[in-house]
Amino acid sequence: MSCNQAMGIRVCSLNKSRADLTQLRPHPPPSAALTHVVAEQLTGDEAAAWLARERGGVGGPSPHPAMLDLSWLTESISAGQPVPIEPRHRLQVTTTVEPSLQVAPYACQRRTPLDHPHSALVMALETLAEAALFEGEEARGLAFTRAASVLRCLPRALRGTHELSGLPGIGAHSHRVLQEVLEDGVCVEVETVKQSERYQTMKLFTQIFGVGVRTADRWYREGLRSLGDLRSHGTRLTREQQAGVQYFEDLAVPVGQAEAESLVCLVLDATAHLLPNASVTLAGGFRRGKPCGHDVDLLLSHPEEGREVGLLGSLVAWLGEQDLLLYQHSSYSTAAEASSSCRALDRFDRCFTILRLVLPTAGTRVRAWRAVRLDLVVVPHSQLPFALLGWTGSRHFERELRRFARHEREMVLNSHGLYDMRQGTFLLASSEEEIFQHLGLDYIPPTLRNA
DNA sequence: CGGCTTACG
DNA sequence: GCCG
DNA sequence: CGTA
Repeated sequence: MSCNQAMGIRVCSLNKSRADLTQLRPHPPPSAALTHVVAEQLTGDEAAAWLARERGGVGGPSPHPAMLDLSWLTESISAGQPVPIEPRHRLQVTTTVEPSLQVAPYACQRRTPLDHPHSALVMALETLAEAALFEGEEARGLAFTRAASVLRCLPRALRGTHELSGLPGIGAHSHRVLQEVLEDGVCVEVETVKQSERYQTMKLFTQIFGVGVRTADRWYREGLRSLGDLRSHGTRLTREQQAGVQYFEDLAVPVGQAEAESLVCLVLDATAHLLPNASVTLAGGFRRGKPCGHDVDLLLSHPEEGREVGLLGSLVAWLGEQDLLLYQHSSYSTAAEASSSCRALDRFDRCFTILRLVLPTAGTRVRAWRAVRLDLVVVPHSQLPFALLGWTGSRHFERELRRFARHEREMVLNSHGLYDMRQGTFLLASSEEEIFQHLGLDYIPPTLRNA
């Protein structure tokens, strides 16, 4: 493999000197600006298969590079500059799959918008994913999640089950489910799951803030079935779960964009006094363009590295003094305690809270406020792009990014940085775009990360 | 047949 | 459950 | 164990 860059073009040449195609890995990764692929000892189909793996298929975000044989390169070298591409230079590629149905294997290689034409199919597969997780079968759950995510990125509606062949992540089981939904409108297995007491109860319990699959399962085995059971049977609850049960109805109401904005303003207002020039960035689903969400994620930082330390403690203390803090993890929750010993929170860089959101004053209401979930994350300026990438999601997009980094690039990605295991160094970035470049991925904007 | 994101509270 |  |  060799890559060279000249006059706005970028050429990548492939040969089979190593055993197999999967070993053909550029070092460093190819940039998104790859314009020409020259195959040396490969057939056109082999080169196309490599490109599909590397770049995310023909359905990837950027224009396809030209697929050429060695004659173009030798002629260009003789000429001292790239020669115009003629038909005789092009590789013979027997393309059988229509471009709009070609899908890259990793979700982070794909553009996944919020809206798509397969909501019924996606819902069916995601129900099975959820049900698998409820039974402790995380890997099966992941497989159904991957299958659903593939359908989310298809730009047009499937015309039949024959078009499923070739899509990654969709095997025999998912195929059967999709076939039933396409032909009958429903899938028996999915409907059975949805009807079951087990699924309904696990869904209810795991929706409670502070309750995961393991706790929900334990309660189910103890015979508990409803919120009333939890409230009346004297079930032992953590502080977190007490808050989750107490505010369950409020937290079940989706947070709207206007409410998210008002929380940004609230936090911005507070930080302006606590730490001038601090930044507040809306992340999570709202940054991906979702009209509503179950919580609001905010990143806090400051342009001068180090000035952000202690901000989480003072902000939480301020929220407490304003009597806006209904729950926070740290046990010091009274205003006096928080303001005096906010040192306890200084060691933390994340805080999952429940806030009293004051509602617009429209006439006489029973209450003038509503409980909402707010996640606060304090980030050193140098890590901000990594935190932004990590906290924008979706959850599945994050998993796929990190899996891609490790297995395709020998790098480790988290919300603090990107480690190159080959070089033994941390790669710097001043924007999300630069992180995608480090990973050799086409940039996917936040609104297309709804995998 | 092994692997399935990677942290923090 | 699906992939490599 | 929980959270993202």
